[in-house]
Amino acid sequence: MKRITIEDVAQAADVSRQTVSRAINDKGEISQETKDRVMQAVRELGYRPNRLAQSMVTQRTYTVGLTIPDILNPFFPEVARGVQDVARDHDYNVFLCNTDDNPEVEIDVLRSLAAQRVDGIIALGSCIADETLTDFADTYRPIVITNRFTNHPHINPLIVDNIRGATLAAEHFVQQQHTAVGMLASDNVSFSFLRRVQGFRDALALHGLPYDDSIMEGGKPTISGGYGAMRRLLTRQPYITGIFAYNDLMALGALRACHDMGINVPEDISIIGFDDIHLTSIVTPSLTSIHVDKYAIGANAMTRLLAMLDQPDTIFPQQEMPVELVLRESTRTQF
Amino acid sequence: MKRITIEDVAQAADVSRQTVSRAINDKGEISQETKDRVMQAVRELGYRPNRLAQSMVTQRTYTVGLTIPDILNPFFPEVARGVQDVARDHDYNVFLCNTDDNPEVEIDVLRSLAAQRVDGIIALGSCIADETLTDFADTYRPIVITNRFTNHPHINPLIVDNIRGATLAAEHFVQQQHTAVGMLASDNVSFSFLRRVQGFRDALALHGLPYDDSIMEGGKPTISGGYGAMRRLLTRQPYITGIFAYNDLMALGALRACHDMGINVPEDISIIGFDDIHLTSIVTPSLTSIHVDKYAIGANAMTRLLAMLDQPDTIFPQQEMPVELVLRESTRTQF
DNA sequence: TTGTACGCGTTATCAA
DNA sequence: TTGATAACGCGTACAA
Repeated sequence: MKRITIEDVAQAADVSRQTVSRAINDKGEISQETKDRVMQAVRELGYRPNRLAQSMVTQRTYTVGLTIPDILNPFFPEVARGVQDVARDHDYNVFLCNTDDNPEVEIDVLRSLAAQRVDGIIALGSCIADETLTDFADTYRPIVITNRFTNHPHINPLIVDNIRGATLAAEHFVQQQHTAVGMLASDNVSFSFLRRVQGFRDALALHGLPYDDSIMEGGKPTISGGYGAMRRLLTRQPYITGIFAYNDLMALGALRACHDMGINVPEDISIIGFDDIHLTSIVTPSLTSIHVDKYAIGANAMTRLLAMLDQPDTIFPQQEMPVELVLRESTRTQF
Repeated sequence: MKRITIEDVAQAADVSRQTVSRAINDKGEISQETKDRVMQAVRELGYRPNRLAQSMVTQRTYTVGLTIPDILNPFFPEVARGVQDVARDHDYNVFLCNTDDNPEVEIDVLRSLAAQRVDGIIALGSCIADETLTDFADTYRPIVITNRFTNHPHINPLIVDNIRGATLAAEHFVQQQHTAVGMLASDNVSFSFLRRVQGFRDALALHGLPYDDSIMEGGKPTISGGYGAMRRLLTRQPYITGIFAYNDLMALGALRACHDMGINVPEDISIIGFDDIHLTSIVTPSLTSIHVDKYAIGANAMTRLLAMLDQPDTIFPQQEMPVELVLRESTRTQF
């Protein structure tokens, strides 16, 4: 049960600790013969270096922190998987933490990760105040953050083109000659949210459609939140024929609300979601959505983080992720 | 950018490092006055102890490893969330790793976690050989493992009542007077799988229904795997009126296969899944399933792991998780 | 009540 | 090519 240390290997191979270290990390000169002998002992004892001790001296832990609002939101596992795969390829381990969209929890988690001396942090959907963030970044090394602008030298933003996504949705409605459309808005006023609203409204305005507050209805960015918001909106605005939801979960709630209210989708109402999570193609009718490559978000974020670690003095440009409208059964297409 | 250490605090408060340590961990005698002065300095400098250094001496890292087959399978986020919440309550951080049901990846990941000196490991759906597992456990401390029996002193099993779940499914079919039913089997021969098959077949046999290999059809335990398996099974056995799927994902695939083949669910065929993931109540028709409290699995596993850490010499009994049949729209109920 | 000295397991530096 | 020694940052006996 006692852990075997480099010292044990050294004794077994009858060399010094230092020589063992050289053999394992194959750096520095060392004779092939002694190296073989050492590696032999390593195998026999099943020795693996203690990462903690390594980290103490190298100041590298080979760990990163990934903060997400909630692992139960199916959007985030897809991103996380991208992070994890790239991490594993580079022998990194990932701490996964939920923030529940709560700024206090988030900063708490971030500080905990810092105390753990993770080499870097990927913060998805961060909701802490700008100042809190930059203060934290001042004392910490590389951070990749999504959908937030900053020019802090330690922070690299990765931006999904939310405005374009929302514009695509609006333009689809225009093209399909809808004249009254609405949006299901999130109660959590995130940066993504603001830009999705902005893009949608601007595009509607451009094409002469109503875009005031009366076409918006808020709710939690979940299925049940979307369900409630949809019912309220349709009560207020019964003539609406197109719905753009803040995200797919709300769109799914809207779908179910229509089902329960005897409204046919897409015959009576067309629905467009956002994110294109895996679920969209499973439900009936399948959901038209703004596609985002979630795996790539994660993979790119982690790749960039590693680059920042390798080149601490380089300032990297922010990354942009494209979006795409994917038409499915929840939108009618006649024109 | 330089990290502040306990030494910096000591200088700022004009005491020894030792006194700072005492102040933070508030143990040992220390005058209130100096303690206040130290804590003041701690706050001003924003000092947080280096977990790595702490761990070196205390031999506790306040980290655990959680291995799962795939975070993209919606079953696992629900469990993970339970683990993470309990972990956070105890100031623990969680490494989340995918194994892809690959024994080589899994043992690799386990060893990596061990090198990282995690205090314990929770292995969900482990697929490594018994001997590999016990060999690993010999050199490692507490492990909580699901759906696998062992009496290794370091390993505590947490068992979902798979046999009972499968029995409930079979008995439902019997009670609803189905006379020909089938099962969608997983290609991954996991321990859970074996018991679900066994429970289902035994119950069918008991009630005089056919239960030979011809009623089984294999596929990957995913939506598309279930889709393909369902089509093959129905081609072979067109008179089947009840389907028990290895898990909800396969059941969802079966649902879609029926949809595409013009078969009505539940009028023509009843479908029962397993796990009762969140998705089951979202799809149309909603899916009857064997409910398992996934969050509780995670929370219990983590709670048990902490108990094992606190009482290293105690041998804990294995935990059992009950199951329950939840009827929804995918099964007809006439009797 | 406070400070000194040692050790945790490893890598880096320098001398042999 | 190898080995002794000093860090890394902290907790803990023990001494003052």
